[in-house]
Amino acid sequence: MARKRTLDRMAVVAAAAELADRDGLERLTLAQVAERLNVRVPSLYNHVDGLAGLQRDLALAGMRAATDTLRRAAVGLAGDAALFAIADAYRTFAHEHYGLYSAGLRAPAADDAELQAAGAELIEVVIAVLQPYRLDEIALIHTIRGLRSIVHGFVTLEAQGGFGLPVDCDESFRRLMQLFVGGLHT
Amino acid sequence: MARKRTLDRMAVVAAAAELADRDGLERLTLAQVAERLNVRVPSLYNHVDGLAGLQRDLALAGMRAATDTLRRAAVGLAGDAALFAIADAYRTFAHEHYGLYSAGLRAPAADDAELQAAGAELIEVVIAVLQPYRLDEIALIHTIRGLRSIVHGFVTLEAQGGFGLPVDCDESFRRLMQLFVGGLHT
DNA sequence: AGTTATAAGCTAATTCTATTAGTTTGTCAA
DNA sequence: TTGACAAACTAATAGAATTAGCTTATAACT
Repeated sequence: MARKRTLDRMAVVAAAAELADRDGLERLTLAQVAERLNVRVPSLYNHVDGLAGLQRDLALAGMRAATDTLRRAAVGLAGDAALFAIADAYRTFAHEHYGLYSAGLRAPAADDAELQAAGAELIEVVIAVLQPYRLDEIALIHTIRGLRSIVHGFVTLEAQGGFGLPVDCDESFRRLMQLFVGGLHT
Repeated sequence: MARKRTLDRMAVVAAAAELADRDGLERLTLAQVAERLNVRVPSLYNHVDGLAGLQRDLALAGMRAATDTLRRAAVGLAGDAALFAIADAYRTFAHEHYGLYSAGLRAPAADDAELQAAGAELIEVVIAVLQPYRLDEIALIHTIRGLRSIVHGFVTLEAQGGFGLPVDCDESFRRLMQLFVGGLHT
């Protein structure tokens, strides 16, 4: 058996991300990751702190990828257009990387500064997009909570097959966002 | 070793529901359920079809309990008041029975008529409450999707500690629902 | 270049989980 | 009272995570 050094943390996380996106985060096992990397399960522990640690690393990767996606989507746009753009980008990201997306949802541990910072950075993007609406500090928080609820709720229900009827989901999402943005102007 | 007959399906599901509410659905194990019922794990199989079957039964129980809660909340109310009432009731239910609530989320299997019927019944309540708004068939579907997204998104983010800042969550929810209902009138 | 310390990957063993097979025995109905 | 059924059991299997400890490739330092 060859014992060449082939792994590093990034390779492990990348393999796990693929599997989680394909089969769902809850189905992710170290055994699968190891098999995909042609390695024995205990070898993973040299790069990742067990299954829980791997999930945390996935969460970080997910947060950062989502943040990057949102930033790119908002570039060059402002106001309602920017808001619609980041909402669409978020939804698309969740569809294409549902495993990473799911990993990013669990609240970070209180002592996990890195993960908390990544979360804060994502919120920063939203705050920037909401700038033109000139909300006071409290209203801003309520608004962000509302926006997150809408987008997260829609995306997860959609991904779990909650919208069974043959009616266009894109249209549903557009109307919901329209409603939200409309309310923002009053 | 006493071998009295003590179990039935309801007892197993009830014990599982308590554990899932307390520790989270993903932490639920047959071992825990068996221990709580003073029984060996394989005995559970006489009443429940393994872990997957138990989760399905939990989903059914969760759906029915949620439906019941919403019906009670809407009784005697109409229009906006009824809409706010069922939204609040749904949120409260999710807080108090997060395990059951989580179980009810996964889309039912295509051949599981009982579970699908329970889901349809829940939707029926929402449809009834939306009656006064006189939406056409398509608009009704978009509206239900929006409402579910809002409430589900808010509730899950809240339950997972996604709203860290010290700002009143009740107020956030009220504003969001206000925005939704406002949009419904235009 | 040769040597050595480190760490990567391995095997082996433990524990916890779900699941199935097959046995025993309490319970209910004839 | 008895006999069939079903409930609860024991035992065994399989797959997952994790830890301990061994071997050896690799890279750093003479």
